[in-house]
Amino acid sequence: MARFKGQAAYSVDAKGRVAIPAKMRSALTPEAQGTFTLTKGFEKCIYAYPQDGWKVKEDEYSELNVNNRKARHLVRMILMWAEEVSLDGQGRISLPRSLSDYAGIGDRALIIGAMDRIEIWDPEAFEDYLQEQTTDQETLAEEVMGS
Amino acid sequence: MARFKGQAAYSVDAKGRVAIPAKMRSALTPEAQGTFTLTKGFEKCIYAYPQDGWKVKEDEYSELNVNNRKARHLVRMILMWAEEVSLDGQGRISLPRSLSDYAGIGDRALIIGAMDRIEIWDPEAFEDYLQEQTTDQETLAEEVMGS
DNA sequence: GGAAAACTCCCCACTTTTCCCCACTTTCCT
DNA sequence: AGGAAAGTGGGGAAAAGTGGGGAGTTTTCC
Repeated sequence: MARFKGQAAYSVDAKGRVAIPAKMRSALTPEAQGTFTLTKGFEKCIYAYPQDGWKVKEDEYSELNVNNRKARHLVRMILMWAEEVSLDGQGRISLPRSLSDYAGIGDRALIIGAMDRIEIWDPEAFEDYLQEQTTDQETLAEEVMGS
Repeated sequence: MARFKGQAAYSVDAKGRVAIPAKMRSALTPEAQGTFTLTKGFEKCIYAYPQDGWKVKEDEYSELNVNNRKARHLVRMILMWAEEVSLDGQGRISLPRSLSDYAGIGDRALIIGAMDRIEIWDPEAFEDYLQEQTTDQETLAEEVMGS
């Protein structure tokens, strides 16, 4: 499965298209077939899962019981924002309006590699996000990983 | 089996027809033969199962114990609203009056992909539904899917 | 029983959106 | 410095969405 890292800012053209950095494109496995599933991020950004990685998530959701009210709601909330997009001949994807609105993306986008997914941020929204984070990296690492 | 995702609003014409999004149409397996079974949703919406998926549901219901009063009632309630519809040449289905009345659908419909089924909502009814949901997505995910 | 109304299922026609392709500019690498 | 790869922009064909006409069937109601 692909692992993404790095970050770069790209322009979003009038048609809502953004280039995916060449480095990340080459990290894609053939199984992903140049296709991503975009969803709302937990933060104010768009998550882009390569097709093969998304498949795994989807399998988890498909096993939830439809007869459970909360499970139905969860599946609805997640899947309704999910949208499949493919790379065009120039290595770009086009961002659905609903998602770019949610993430507040205008004519620039910050693309961040985050392990099994790529995150697409509005540059200012990402700045704001950073400001909100008070804990320094060292402390964070200890809290999360130091047992 | 087809897996549906995404969401889009479509108009319902004077004849009660709605387009099924092209993305969802292409997710249909050949076995579904462009046919859906519509039923009352558990929420105030219409559920549309592709023919092959509906078959599975039907099998589940048929295995319920006929000697159980509640089971008999459940099956009755579900089947009495079930209606089979097919895509026309333009990729639309027509909504039976009884079901669109139940869902409160007027001249616009919100189509949501929810795994093995498609949901058809009145846009305002869906807004209301969202208002009623209090739990945020992260909490919900934890409750439903475990740690 | 028969006419009128309603509904279904074909069409066809028009508008809008999407996506595919080509071309130009910029950056990177040797 | 020069060539290749990466990034950016736009035009045009094809597909998707929308609306309506009209034949054939069913339902309704007098």
